[in-house]
Amino acid sequence: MFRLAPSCKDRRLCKLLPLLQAHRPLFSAAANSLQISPDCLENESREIDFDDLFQSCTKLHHVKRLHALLVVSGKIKTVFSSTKLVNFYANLGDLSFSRHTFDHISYRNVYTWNSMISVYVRCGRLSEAVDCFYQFTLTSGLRPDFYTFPPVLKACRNLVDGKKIHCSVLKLGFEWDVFVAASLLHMYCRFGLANVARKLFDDMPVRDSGSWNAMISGYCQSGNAVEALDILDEMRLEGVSMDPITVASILPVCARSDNILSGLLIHLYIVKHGLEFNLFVSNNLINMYAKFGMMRHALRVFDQMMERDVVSWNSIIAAYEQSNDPITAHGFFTTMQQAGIQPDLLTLVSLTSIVAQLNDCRNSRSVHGFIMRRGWFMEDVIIGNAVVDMYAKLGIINSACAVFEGLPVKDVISWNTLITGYAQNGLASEAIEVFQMMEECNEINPNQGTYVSILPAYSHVGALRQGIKIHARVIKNCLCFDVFVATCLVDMYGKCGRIDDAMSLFYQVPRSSSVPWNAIISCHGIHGQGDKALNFFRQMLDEGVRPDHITFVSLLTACSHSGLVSEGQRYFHMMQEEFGIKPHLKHYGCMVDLFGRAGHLGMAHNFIQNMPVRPDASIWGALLGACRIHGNMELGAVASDRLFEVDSENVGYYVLMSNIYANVGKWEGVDEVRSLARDRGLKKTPGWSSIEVNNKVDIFYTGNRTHPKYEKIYDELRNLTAKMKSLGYVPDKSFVLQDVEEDEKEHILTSHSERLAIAFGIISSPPKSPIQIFKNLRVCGDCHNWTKFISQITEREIIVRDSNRFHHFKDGICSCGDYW
DNA sequence: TTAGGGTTAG
Repeated sequence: MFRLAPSCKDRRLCKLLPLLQAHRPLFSAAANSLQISPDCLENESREIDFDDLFQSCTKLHHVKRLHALLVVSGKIKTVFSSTKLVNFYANLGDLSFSRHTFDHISYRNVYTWNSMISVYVRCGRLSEAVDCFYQFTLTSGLRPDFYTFPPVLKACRNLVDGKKIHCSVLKLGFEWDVFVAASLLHMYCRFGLANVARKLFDDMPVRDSGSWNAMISGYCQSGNAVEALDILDEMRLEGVSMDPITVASILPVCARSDNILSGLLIHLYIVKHGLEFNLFVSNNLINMYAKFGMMRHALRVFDQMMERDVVSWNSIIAAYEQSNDPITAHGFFTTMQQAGIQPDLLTLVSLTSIVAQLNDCRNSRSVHGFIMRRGWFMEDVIIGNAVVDMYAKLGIINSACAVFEGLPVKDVISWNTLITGYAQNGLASEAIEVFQMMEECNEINPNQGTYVSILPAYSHVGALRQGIKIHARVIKNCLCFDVFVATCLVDMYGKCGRIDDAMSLFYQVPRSSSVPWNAIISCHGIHGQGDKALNFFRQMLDEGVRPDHITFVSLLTACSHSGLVSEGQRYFHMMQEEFGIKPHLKHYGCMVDLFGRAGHLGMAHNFIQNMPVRPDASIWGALLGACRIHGNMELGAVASDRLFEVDSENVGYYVLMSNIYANVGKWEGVDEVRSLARDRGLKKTPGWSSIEVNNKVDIFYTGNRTHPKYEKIYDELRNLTAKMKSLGYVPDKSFVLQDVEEDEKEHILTSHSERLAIAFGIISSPPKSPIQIFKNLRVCGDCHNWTKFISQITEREIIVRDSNRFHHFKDGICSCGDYW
């Protein structure tokens, strides 16, 4: 039931009373709910203004009631009133009732058809609009007029339709109507035929500002920023001044092409000509300043607006969300609601990202529910993708996958988002599986984003051959010079041990941003080539590239892996003092690792205690790792106590601490930690190593005896061990962390998974060819030493990548100088 | 009575 508070509405509705009286039996319920008092009945005049009546209805069910009354009273017979209803229903959001009304109009004229077409366009149902146009021309026997073409040209989604409709325009002689011509220009620009549009434009006998605007926005929408700015200059040279629509078309071009100067000049023009009070203009200014990162300017425009719509709010929310200020963004969202503005689909797209940035798992469910209740998943794939991304970023990967599976339409971005989600949650094999599914479904063409999402997954598992295949596809698709794809390739070659390939690719890509530099620095860092990493950093500064926070993570990691303690400290200060970068937890973690690895455990602990932010698990984990390397049981216990509180589910920390105890023979400590892990339902991650031979990846678990060639592998191992003992190899049994007899200890060392993989590589590949293996955990000290001997005996280069770094063995030496 | 050219996004 609804109330009609304003008296003018009462008066208008009272005009309906004769009808209500006539059909009281049928419409008494309606009359009651209209709350019309009996007094009104007496004073009713007979004139009824349908237009005013419908205008007074702000709710769909008001219109439906009036419609029913009019039908029954026989007043709705004219085409005019019926067509009006087609528009009213659409404006009130009931497209299906609009179509239903249209279908029941027995006699339709051009106005009826035009209305139905433009209704479809207004509701974004573009293919239906074009279909309706064809139905109109083929079945109605009527001729379209010049009102018909602008909406249908706007609705064309391919050039074939566009050209057909252009033929109709020519046949009927409407090509120089300024409205029709503007639509044609825009259509041709959108489909990349700017030359056709330009020819039409030059031939036009009369042009208005709309014609220029159509060319400018057409260029913008096809991504031709330079042409758009050129034609703007031409327009101004001809003395045509910019109107609000010109400005609203050109500001996004400045934003996208990062043309700050033009943007500022246009803002001056806007102020000078009093255009800043136009809603579209202000909204565009907010968006442009946000893209330039000029948040104070964006905020000033927003604050000075006389009226704001949902786009204004979305723009300011997205501006803060994208400048990584989710708290302010969320504040604007709250204020928007207080101002009574209903959020739309795009507000929720920003909100998903805000929730992810705030790491707010609880609210992620509410946001998801809100979107579901409005049925927005059916409306646009973008919102589904945003929700998948939100869950993936929160680490709730199962929910991300469930939402992905339920999406009514999946585009390439949906797939990319899920692949990235798995890869960033450390689930590289799942990411690869999703990529394979995408390839098998044969409906989606991978794009730049796909390569950027799958390459890190290949890097993670060391799948060099798969990575090379992607490289070939990247070349075929001309994406070699895309800085993000190229950087992923540099990273992939680096992480798969092909540092030379990484280098040669690095020199081919554009290097004006920090992104490729970060990759090449990190690549040398994990290979223990700290000096080279530092050289790249200096070269980067010489070339005028500004480092960012990731550069310093790569640089500090490089220092820590190469024992460059004082250099690391210097860069940590340089980052803050010269580049004004506030250290993140990641940087603090690198510093703890830097001190810890070098054996300065006290300094590392002291550093943690003086940190201005609360240390998380990664910080204590770095300290515990260092305690394991240097056998410091006391400090290890301090670190592990903290870890078992803050990240009690991570089994790796229990294993590290029990290893520290085992290493000094403190077996009761080992038992204590193990039972703690067992009580919490945690299981030790089994160690495994993989090797790619003849395009096939073989995986070996420690002590594995199920491989078809296991007998030959163990024969080879015995053979090799005998040879290396004669060269001076003595097994270091302190790396056996079980409390077993001495004889058993040597056997345990021999069956470590990396040795099985290396032995398999030796018997399966030509003599002296290089071997590369990947291990999921860290390589132990005895295996490290053992592999040095193997590289000498077999004259092979052996590359071992473990969960921490690379070990390059050649001629009995490791390139890391045994510092790891 | 119906029409062009304009903004936000994963």
